[in-house]
Amino acid sequence: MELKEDPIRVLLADDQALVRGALAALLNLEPDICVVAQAGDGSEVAALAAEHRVQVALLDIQMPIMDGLEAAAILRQRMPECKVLMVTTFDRPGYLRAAFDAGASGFLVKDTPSAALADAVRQVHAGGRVVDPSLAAQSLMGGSNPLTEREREVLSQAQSGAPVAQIAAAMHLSVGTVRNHLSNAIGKTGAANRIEAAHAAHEQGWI
Amino acid sequence: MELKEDPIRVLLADDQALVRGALAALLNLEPDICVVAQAGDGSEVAALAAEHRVQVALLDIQMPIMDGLEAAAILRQRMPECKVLMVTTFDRPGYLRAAFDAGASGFLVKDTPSAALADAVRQVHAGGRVVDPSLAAQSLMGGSNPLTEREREVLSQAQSGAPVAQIAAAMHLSVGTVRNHLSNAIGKTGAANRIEAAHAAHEQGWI
DNA sequence: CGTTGCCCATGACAAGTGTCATGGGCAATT
DNA sequence: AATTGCCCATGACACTTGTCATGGGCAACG
Repeated sequence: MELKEDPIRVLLADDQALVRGALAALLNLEPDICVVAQAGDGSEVAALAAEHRVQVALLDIQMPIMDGLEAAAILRQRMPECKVLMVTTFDRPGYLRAAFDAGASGFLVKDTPSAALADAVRQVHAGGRVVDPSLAAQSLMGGSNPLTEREREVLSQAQSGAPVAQIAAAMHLSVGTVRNHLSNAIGKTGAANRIEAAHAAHEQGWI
Repeated sequence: MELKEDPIRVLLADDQALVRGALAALLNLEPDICVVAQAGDGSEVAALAAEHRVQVALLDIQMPIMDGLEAAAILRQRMPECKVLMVTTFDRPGYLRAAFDAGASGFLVKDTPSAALADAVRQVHAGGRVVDPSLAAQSLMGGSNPLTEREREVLSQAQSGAPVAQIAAAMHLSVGTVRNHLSNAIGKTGAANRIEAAHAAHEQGWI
């Protein structure tokens, strides 16, 4: 079925060492796939990928210092021949668009069956695209991010409970302006509060 | 090194199918460990454990319908000889106490090296206790949950952005009482807002 | 060039929020 | 029997928050 070729050279990036190691074990069971490098943060992937001549990079989105989206963008810029397969815990519609904007070839959520992972790697390596079907539909429905940049900034500050005065100081704005941005964001998300709005934006992957 | 015994019979419970499968692959690499059952939710574990005569149950805390803590309590009640090893993404100090209160014999966070997992299973099976050392120290320092039950209820409602009036209606209380509980919780957590308080409580595993 | 959209800002008003003092009911502890 | 701690409640006060009307500056698009 397969030509007798060298195994696909894969890099794994996930901040949780346990699942990173487990995914490596899972993929190494496949004879045509070989995990040649692992990273615990996005800032390491570009260098590791170059060093080990990686063909497919499997990146988690949530990582502490540099997230998977940023890492993907840098990686694609330096090694356009290296494919990226994004893996994430949360099925936020906004993430899908962001992933492909960053140059990813595939997108999986972590509750897809484990048997599908190896196939996804093969498809991506062969030049194909892999998208979680349920998420794809959801993403097309939802439309794209309606929030302006300022509204996003203000919301993400409000998320952690900062009062308006503090946000205004941090952004070098007047308190009135901050409240206007917040009010706009609340309206666009259909929420009643800043905090409901922040949650809604977070769930959509807008923030 | 090991006596020639039957392999340890392990059950895996995690809501994310991908990491569940990956952990299974990792553990099945060990000759003396055998994953005999998997569950995607806590409500399934007790029945599965009984059916497959499981010796060690590896439970994630975060699961949709019934969480790992509840599942552990039920499991320990019905099969006292079955050990529980808790695995979680977040290192909230409060979780550790809750896990042992539920009858767990071990507690691991998901960013421990994957090589340590098999050893933890063996130790727990042998009747020992396994605790993430960094978390243990953190837990002893933090002390235990200072929030009363009502304060926790009120906080968890406030977390999602509900206004006081709505919380009061949901709990059949007067708005003044809700604000008192909130004010107390804010004081105890050293926060400035209800939302900061909710975050703090959440990070401590108090909520 | 005019329009449109986003940014920034101000001021004012209604509603929601955090704090405090005060007090009654109840269960567990001393 | 008295104390302590949690629950519940009320009312009042200062402060924060959400909304609205209004207006200027600026860049992009027709």
